[in-house]
Amino acid sequence: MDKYIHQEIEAKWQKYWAKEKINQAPKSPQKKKYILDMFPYPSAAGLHVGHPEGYTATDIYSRYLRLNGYDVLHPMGWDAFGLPAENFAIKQKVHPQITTDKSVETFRRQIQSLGLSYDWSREIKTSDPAYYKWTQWFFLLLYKNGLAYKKKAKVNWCNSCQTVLANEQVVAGQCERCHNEVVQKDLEQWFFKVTQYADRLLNDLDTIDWPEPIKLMQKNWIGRSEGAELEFAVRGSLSAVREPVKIKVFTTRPDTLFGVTYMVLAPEHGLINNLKLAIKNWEEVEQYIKLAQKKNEIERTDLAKAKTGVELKGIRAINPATNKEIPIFVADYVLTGYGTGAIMAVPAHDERDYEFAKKFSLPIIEVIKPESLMAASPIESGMASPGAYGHLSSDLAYKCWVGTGTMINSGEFDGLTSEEAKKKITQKVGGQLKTQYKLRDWLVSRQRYWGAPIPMIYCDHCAQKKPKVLLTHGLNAHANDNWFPWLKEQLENSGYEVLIPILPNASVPTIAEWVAALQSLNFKKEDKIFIVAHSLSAPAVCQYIQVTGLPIEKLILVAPTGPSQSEENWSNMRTAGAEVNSIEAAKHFNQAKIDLVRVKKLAKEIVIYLSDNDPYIPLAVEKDYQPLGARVRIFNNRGHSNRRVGMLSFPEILEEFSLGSNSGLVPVPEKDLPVLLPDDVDFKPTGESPLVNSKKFHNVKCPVCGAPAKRESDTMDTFVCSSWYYFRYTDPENKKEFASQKEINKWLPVDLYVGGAEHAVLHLMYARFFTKVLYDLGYINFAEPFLKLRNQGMILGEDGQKMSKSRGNVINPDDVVRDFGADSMRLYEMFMGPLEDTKPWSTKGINGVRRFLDKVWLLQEKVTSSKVQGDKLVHQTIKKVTEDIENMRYNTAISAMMILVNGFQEAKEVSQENLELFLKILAPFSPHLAEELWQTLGHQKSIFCQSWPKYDPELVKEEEITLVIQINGKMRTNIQVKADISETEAKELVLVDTKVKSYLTGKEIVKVIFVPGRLINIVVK
RNA sequence: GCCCAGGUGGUGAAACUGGUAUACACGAGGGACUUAAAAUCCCUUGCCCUUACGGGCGUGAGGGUUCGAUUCCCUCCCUGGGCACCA
Repeated sequence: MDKYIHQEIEAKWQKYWAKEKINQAPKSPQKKKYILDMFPYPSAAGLHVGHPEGYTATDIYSRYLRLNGYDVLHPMGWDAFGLPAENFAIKQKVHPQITTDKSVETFRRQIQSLGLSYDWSREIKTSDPAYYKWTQWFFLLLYKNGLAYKKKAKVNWCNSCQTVLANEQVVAGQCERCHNEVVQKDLEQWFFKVTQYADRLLNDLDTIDWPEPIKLMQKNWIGRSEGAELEFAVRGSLSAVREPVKIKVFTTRPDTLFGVTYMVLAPEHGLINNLKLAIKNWEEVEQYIKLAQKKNEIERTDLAKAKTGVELKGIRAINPATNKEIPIFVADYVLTGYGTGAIMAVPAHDERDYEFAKKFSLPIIEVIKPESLMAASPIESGMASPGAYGHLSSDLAYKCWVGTGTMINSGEFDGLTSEEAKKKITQKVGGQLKTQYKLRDWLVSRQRYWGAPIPMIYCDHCAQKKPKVLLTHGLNAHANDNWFPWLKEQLENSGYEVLIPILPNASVPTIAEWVAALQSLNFKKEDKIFIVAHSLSAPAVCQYIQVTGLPIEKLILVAPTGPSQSEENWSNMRTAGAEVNSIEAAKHFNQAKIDLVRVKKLAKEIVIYLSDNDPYIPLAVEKDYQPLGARVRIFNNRGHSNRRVGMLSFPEILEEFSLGSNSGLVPVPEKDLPVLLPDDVDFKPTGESPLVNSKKFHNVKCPVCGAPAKRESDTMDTFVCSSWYYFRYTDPENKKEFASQKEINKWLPVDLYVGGAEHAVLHLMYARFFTKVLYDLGYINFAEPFLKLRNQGMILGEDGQKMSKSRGNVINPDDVVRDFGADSMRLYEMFMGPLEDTKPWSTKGINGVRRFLDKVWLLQEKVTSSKVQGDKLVHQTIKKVTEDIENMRYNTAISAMMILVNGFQEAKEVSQENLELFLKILAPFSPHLAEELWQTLGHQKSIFCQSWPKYDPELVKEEEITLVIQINGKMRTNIQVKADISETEAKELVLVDTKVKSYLTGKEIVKVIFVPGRLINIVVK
């Protein structure tokens, strides 16, 4: 027999598996499973021993599933964009693509040397243009659906490095590289609207099988809190201000309103500047604000520092519950980014307010007393004594207390529970119940080279052209009174110029008059024109377009009149109060001759909105407008309304307009994707993205008007690339879509996802966000990407410290594979302990599992064709290993196999049958050795073409058990008995046992407790 | 400060649903083989008392519930992780 030379065996089978393509996912899966690892960032340092831990865990599971007849998709790829490669490029003047590709080669070689069963035909790399084309496509998808927007934002800026820093790169207010002070700078940045999904990202956590701590972290990150929005009137010499001034606050404790003794505005609060003339100590206030803004985030949020602030003298707020005047402060402990940037301060029941009130000697009024008197004891809870309730500003013994209880000092609400009072007090002061989230929108701009370019273009020429929107009303001009003003406001906020003409003789119009009136608006050919034509104005607008030949950007006909209107429709109008001559006029509109084919040519896009319950316009009018080839959308309650029940908003119509349209932002047309990273780039940091330096990249022609324009020079956060990669694996070569619906439906969602807990919020939240967006837009039919998630723990160095070059405790997987073999490495990492635990590496430990594999190797000498004893243990082990794999408790599965092998070793012979059963359960863990021995036993076909063994339930049962005998709960002795022994039989046996007798002499038996199959406990006195 | 996870031999760890605490492995000690070493194999190995038989104590600390607690409850200590003036 040859020696166990792992190098030869492992190379041999890796080659064989690759050649036979046994790991490729089938084209048409019947029973599918998608088993996924978090793809690695291929760093120059090469694979870390932590990587194989998760990879082996999923590999064992994948191989186990395949042996059980599942079709498994188990892919691997590279999260290749990122900062380290770029920083290296700056230092060494080597292009990041070169270093990245080199790292990928190393990673791939190292991963392949571990015998992991990946389907390499589906390998992907995020820095590949064929991949990032679709990352850019996703950006455009979000942009077109109003989920990507640009706005000014504060970023961390290092003046010495001339660049933006990620939050992680700011250490104690300093740049981690040069240790210069980091300042906040306002820059135009792109954001994704994650906040729009806050509630669903929170609620859907209940539907997925993830570790509870991870779910909790996401919950805290989203930070939902229920409360109310309340308004406080401001009083003072407000002659300079026209309208009554109010301060809006968000509070989770409206029940404490009677305890509000002052208010605080954040230094950035807009009201402060507006009230400049009314504030008597303006200089002092201004100085404070300037000081606060000079502080960086770290200083501002340093909890150790004392509270600071300045009162706004000359103005006071009115507590809406008590109608008493209270002072207003500006203080930097109130944040501008959360809630309304202003708070009502309740020093009696909020620790921060309490601290502030103490410092500024403000009154403290207690309004809630704890439910139970026990808790109110001052010693127990630090509470004031019950007798001290009331105005406590002078009571130094009072300690702030946060919690719910019974209302006091709150007028008519006294005696209610604080929970009841929340709603009632909010109602009384006219507040609104509201939900707030801590979650912020995702800032995706990076002023960096090595990332996917953001596919947007800035065109000055387009920016100067404000698109015009013409809103035309129908009969009697109702729309002008109800939903048009709302639409006008919305569109103007988005940069449109909006016109709402009043058309002549609105109650008895003629189409000729209306067309003439529209012509008098003097639109020009070069105008970018949008038209929303409601009801009766639809034919007039069509005729107007036909006659003038104006090109139209978008034509939206809302509930247009048409010849299909029936007598019933007209009589409905009459019932609603329309005059007979008005109806006659309307009928004439339907007889007008319009060349709809010409209108179709002139308008780039045409949409018809109908409602299925419109009393005047039947759905059938759609066919009256058929030549327009319009897109039709059907609603409920969106067609007509009468004077009494006005339709005041029409949110759906906003989807027809893109936001921020006057900024000159032009998305790169899809056909022009990918926007490639340029090669002619100097990486020297200048404060702008290196892409600005590339003339050929930066300067482009506007795809809309052809004028000279500039490309967006920022790239995307790498988390954008990793938010959708699990889709790409299903269809990695697709040139037309990010992945076809057919392939996505074959495999997704992911059944098991394994990776480090460091991605608990960012990656996992963003991936969920992308999936939900795709779901809403109809691309996919599931809303959660990863059904089951498990985290692998960290592997520390042998010294129990985090592995790092500087500590010199790094274990290189290449060395381990060379010295002990991939099978040993895999087995050891699984044997170390539970997958999710943090545990130190031990070279002695890997020696142990190698010894085990050596023993397994030697078993071939003991094989005999005759039946031998030991079947029982084999079947018990199959049961144990099967259950443990299902639960990913690989450490105990391996220990069970060790026990079995120890048993084999003690026996003189091992039957071929039993050895084969064992090899099958060993195979997922140590595939090379199992495969080699399987061949040695005379098999032609791979062990992975076999099926997972079933244990014999009869053989697993024990006939005899050890019955533990306890006296007063202490284990004293035990006896061997048949497994199904009854209580009476057991008692008889136990009470005659000499040892038991010795414990019973002179004692009285109080009772006997019998646990079938386990123990008997005699309680004596 | 708040929220999680965890604390079991010299070490990594095991223990089903409240039922023999320390499986499996490492390390250590002793022995066999060997001229010798390595490798391999066998025995011992939680701590304390005892030559032994046997007994006592033991799952971070203290208390509680229970016939019985590593497991459930309360208080506290320590380690790791997350959040951090979020009203």
